[in-house]
Amino acid sequence: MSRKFILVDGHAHCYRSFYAIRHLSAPDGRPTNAAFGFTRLILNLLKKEKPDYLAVAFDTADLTFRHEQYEDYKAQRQPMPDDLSPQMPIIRDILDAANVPVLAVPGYEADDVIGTLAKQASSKGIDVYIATGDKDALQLLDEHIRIYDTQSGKAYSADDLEKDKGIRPEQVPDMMALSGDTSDNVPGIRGVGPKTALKLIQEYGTLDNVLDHADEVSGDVLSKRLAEGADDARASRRLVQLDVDVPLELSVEDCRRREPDKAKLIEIFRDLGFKKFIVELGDTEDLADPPPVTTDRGAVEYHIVQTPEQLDKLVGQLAEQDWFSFDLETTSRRPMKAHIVGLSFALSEREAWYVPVAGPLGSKTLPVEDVLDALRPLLENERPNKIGQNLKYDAVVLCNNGIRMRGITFDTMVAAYLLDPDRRRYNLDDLTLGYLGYRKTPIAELIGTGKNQITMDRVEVSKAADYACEDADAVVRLYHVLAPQLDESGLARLARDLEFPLVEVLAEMEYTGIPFDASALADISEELSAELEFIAGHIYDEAGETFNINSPQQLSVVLFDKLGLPPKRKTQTGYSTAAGVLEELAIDYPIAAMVSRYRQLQKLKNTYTDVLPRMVNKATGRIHTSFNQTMTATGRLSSSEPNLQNIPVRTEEGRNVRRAFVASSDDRRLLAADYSQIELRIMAHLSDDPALCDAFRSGLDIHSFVAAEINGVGVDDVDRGMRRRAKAVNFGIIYGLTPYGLSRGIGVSVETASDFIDAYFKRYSRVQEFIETTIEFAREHGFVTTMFGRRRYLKNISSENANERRYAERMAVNAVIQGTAADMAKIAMNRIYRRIESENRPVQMLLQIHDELVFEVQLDGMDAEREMIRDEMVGAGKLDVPVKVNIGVGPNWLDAK
DNA sequence: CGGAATAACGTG
DNA sequence: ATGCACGTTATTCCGC
Repeated sequence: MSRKFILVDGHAHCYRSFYAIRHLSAPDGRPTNAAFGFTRLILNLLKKEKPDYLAVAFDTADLTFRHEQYEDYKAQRQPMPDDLSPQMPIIRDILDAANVPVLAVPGYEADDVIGTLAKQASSKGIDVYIATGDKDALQLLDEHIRIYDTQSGKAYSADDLEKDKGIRPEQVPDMMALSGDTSDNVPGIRGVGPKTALKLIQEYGTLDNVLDHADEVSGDVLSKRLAEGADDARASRRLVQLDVDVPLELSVEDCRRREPDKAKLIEIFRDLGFKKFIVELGDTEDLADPPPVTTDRGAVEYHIVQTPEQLDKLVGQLAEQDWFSFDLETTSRRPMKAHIVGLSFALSEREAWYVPVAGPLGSKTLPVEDVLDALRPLLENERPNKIGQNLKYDAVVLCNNGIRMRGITFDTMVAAYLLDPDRRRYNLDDLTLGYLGYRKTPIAELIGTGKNQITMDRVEVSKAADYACEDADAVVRLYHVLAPQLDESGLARLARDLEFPLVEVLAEMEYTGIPFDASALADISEELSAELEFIAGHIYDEAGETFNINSPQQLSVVLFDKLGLPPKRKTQTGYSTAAGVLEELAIDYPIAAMVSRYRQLQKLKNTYTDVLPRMVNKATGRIHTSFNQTMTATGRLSSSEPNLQNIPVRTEEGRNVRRAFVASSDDRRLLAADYSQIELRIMAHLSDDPALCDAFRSGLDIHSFVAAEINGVGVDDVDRGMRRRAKAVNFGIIYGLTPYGLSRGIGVSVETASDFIDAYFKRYSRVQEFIETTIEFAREHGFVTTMFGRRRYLKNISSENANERRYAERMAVNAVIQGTAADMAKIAMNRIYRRIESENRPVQMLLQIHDELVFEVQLDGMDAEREMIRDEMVGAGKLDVPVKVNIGVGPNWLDAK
């Protein structure tokens, strides 16, 4: 049985953790992200790899023998970040408590120490795994020593090096001496990079041999450089050569694994707030105290309404109110399938009523028809106003029961979303806990969980009543807390005029659904199956085996390990097989193109042609998606079950799926209306950039226009490439692009991309000012707002961590533009909905896809509807540039575009 | 067996 | 490290 020794480069991993993990702090405020990441690394290594030996090596602050040789060695190194240095002693303490030996030898670097210990262990037949980010360590590889990648858990051996690069470990310093190492400021030979260096070493074997034969190498320029740089290279060789003879105070045996001092570790972890690790150590009782919440809801008065007299009395009382809170208990969380079990109401805190209409056999309940008829006027009239939690759900259920709810004036879910749209959960239990500090009865207590779960109609009426009343009560209490907060945050108007009215609109759209002709997809599905089988066969032939093409893991093994294709990018678990990678590989390897094609078809079939027909509601013959109003950080809607906001359109084959979305009869049509370049127009408006505004006012194609201006040519002289690049810049600005990102997007060098961005900002300087002003605002206030007052908080906008901070800056700019566009689309929906309603127009709004609205319209009188829709969309926001709306009409969604 | 994490990919 | 915002799919892994 072989023994395993893991050697960790401490500094490399501290830095990696520091930059990879967002800012974390201990209860006392000390930064802890690097300590957290490093601890996780060590715990993972112990748990997953179970090494027999473990040690961590650190650099020391002293200068090393390399600095004596070369004064510029690591000269460009920045001092350790302010938030990182105080974490280093913490990490030492943790390692100490974990009984992991730490090595640091003055005058030597961590890699020298690691090399020395690795070679000692290797000579004793111990398998050594070195966890480091440094390329230098490749020279240490031998039959027992491997480089360990902590991300993937993979070990890299001397054989792998031979296979990858065609060189042996001892040639690594020679190669690096030629190419230099920018990160350590090792000069190498000017003009010789990693590729050339590798080629030379492959051909001549050693550095000395390369330099001796400098005159023979192909290319006069290279020859000359080698001759002139020979001394530099020899000096560099000494810098990159690791010293494996470092005098150490610890022997290999001293690194043998010992049990950690759990008590000490727990104490440190508790100080740092690392609860997760305390749990991992198996001492769960040491967890932090439960949060200071109560299950005490105070003295409440909850009534059950079970007789016609009681119902009459309740209805009379409700009718006198300005508002009441309202909640349905049902049999399903899907409103189109739900049956009503009971209704609850509250007028004030602590008092509520429950009207059961279904329950276990023998329950005393009023007939649902009678109850709904009695309540109908209250629910269908604007007054009294209705407040509730996720009233869209209740409204859809009521639609299914022939009641169209009006007068929704406050929704606690939507209110909480507006106050902090970055949260993901806005369910009543969490809101009650968060805003009221009070823990409601969990629904599981009534209906259970998992396969023992029952529906609400099987819960004893008295229990259901208590639960339902508590819900209605909680809504009132939340309303009293949330409404003032909306006022204080300047969100009240957005809530009242835009979001709350939208609840009814979305409910109506979900209830209406969209007619779907499944037969239009049946043939496509069959064809896809056949072609998939055909392509899979070819892929298996090429691979020499069958495997699961859908598994990126298996695919990666076949492509990169077995067939030896050159990997381009890495993921956390292996080599990336993403579309971009396959596209690059497809030029030289047909199998990559086949996999791409396979993926494309598989996606089409699995996500659309096979699934959508199953989503058709049996009762209505239509697809009823959910439009979620509280899911996105920017204010957009999202769509799910199924998502109708990502139906294919960019490829010919995919587009055909849209043929299945149809009008319900021959005398009706689908009408698709979409805002043209709305985000760019909003950016022009908000920045008030004269050139960009003029561009839109000219009515010309915006991308061509921008291409002409930044290239200094006439619009007629813009070629396809120029337009394509301008388009990428236009979109990139909205996303907060970087030169690197743009260069990847349009396939030019980083320098060229940078030039494009400079040219853009030079021509449209107010756009740059707008971006800067937006970021400054965010830094000052901690949030940004859209034109209509919607907020997004950016907690990292002043982060010390540059990665986090820049990401927050991009989000800030994008949130203003994307959010304003979302506001406009929602305003348009409200306006159109009210006109359809008040003017009884023969139109139904069916879908919203961010900047596009889809309607079903009566063929007769189509032009009037078209005009109305256009007017209301254009009038949704007053911009200093024209707002353009494109409208198409057809028997199905494809033809309507 | 079910939930969580990942990688991939469809849309604006 | 590296252009914004989403939801769904299949796979894989972990814990029950």
